[in-house]
Amino acid sequence: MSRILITSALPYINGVKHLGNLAGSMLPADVYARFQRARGHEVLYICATDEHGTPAELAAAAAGRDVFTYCQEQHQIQHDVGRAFGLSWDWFGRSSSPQNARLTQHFADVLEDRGLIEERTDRLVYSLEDKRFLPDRYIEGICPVCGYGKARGDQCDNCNSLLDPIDLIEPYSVISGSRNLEVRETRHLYLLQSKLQGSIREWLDSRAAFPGLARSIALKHLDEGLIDRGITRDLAWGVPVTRGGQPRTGFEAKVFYVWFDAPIEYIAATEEWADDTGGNWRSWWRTDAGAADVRYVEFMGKDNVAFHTVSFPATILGSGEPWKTVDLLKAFNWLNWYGGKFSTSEGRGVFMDDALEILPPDCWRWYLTANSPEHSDSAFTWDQLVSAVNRDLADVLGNFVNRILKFCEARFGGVIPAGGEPGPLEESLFAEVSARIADITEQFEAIEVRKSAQALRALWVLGNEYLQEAAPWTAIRTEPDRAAVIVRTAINLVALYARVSAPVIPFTAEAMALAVGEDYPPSWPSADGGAELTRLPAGRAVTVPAVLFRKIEEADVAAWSTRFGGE
RNA sequence: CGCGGAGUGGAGCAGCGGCAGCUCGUCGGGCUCAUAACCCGAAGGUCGUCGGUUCGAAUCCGACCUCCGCAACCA
Repeated sequence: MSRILITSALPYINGVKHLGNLAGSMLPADVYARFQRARGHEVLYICATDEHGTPAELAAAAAGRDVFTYCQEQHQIQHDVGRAFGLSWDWFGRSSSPQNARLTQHFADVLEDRGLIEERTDRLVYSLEDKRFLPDRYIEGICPVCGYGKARGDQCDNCNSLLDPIDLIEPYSVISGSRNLEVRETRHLYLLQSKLQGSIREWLDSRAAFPGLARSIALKHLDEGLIDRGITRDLAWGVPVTRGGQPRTGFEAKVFYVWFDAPIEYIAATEEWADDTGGNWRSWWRTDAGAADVRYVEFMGKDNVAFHTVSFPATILGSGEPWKTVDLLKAFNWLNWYGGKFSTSEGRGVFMDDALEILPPDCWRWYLTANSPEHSDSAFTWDQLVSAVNRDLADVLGNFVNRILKFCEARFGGVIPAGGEPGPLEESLFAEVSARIADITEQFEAIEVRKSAQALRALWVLGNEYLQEAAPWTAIRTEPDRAAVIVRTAINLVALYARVSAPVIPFTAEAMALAVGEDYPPSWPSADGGAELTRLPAGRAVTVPAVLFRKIEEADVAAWSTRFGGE
């Protein structure tokens, strides 16, 4: 048994997340966590809301709330919808926690002690009407390069030039539309990442097992050369800037930049978990306190990779302290919505709360696993969703469970029958099942998301093939013992399906396990098909569960297309 | 030459040096226990284009074309 620490990228506090966020970090992390728990490993799956920054302040104002109350409410909403999706976080924390403030300030102190932080003067755009400095993306104007009228402060969407907001022509505030802007000087702390270039590359070289996407993004930034990065902002909502436990002179109205404190929240959330449960957070994060043998796996969308392969390692390695760093980083591409992107601001796409209104969580979990944007951007379509639910879940898996349990109920009084011995057909099934279990295990272990789903489906199909060939409905008339063997074997298959499917479709797996009198959550099976399919004792009562998966009908798709768009 | 990802039967994908494979869809057959489900079989691809390396290339190299994303101050 080993210890596995799992984190998924922190969802921003601002509103319920869409299916892309779920597919690209929280769901695959959950599947992996459930799999490794079943394998008998000690797993700690940590997530949290990322709560600081300008968007949270503005959203709170728009909602007529103070930012603290707003974040509290939004955190609860995200927590509840995540749980409804079956996300098995051991802790779902908040980056606004006191633990995170303390730890963030600690890292800043240590980094400064080691000469890796210095004060610099920035010239930033201040909006007199909004009474705040404007982040680059909150300033728009005419592009000085191509003349496009709605260039953002950091980049022009028309000509792709990287811009400095000071250079925009006729700039205005995106927040208020005000043109009453001026450039002000303001002091900020900079993390001297340029000094850490060597140690970060050395660290990354020791992580050769990172999948391709994560590695190529990290190497891109290293090859271009790391640049020093401002880690404070002129904002009220965030971790206060301190030095040695006291407010830092000249920084009383400033906070740390969200991207500095957010990754630290992985650690702080573990401390929140420990404070709540009596656990030992240091044993997960400090290599001098037992974390040396922890395997740490991170899940995130591709936009997050640079922060986790460069910025956060700069914080950790720069501290010189014995913190645990990530062993494996699994990155995902985007799930697109009918040609475009899911858009929170434009309300385009399906959001987690909407999703649960129209289908049970397992349907989404299966669809998003089988169609994971794992190796390239992938498109959400209603057609694929229907196919995943109706074909894979309802016809192949659900119908198999239903047909064999109903047969057992009708012909054997709902009791696993005794009698007979496995014959050649069973031996052949055992061998096939052994191979399939081995494959499924291998794919989950390797975090090959799509292949995990394919491997699962291949095992599900075996059940129908077996029944077709064994034909218990014929055997029951002439060879009752033969029918008993077939029914017993097939019901063992149901139990096996519950165990290996649980990481992806936990709710249905539980229904299947209970139907055949098994415990839940299950342990992971051995790769011995013969042993796994002769486990259940004869004489045990089984029940026919309610239909596991209701099929999606054309009228449903029509209604959803109207409601959400697409098609 | 900004950077990265991708171009494989109608759709979605796997394969990444040795007879082109999977799921859906289509067509034909079978079964009748089951959620009008299930099982078997068939048709369908000169693997973006051009050139090169090799006994042999979807797979390696070069050039080009097309699509998607933006990945350090947006979370």
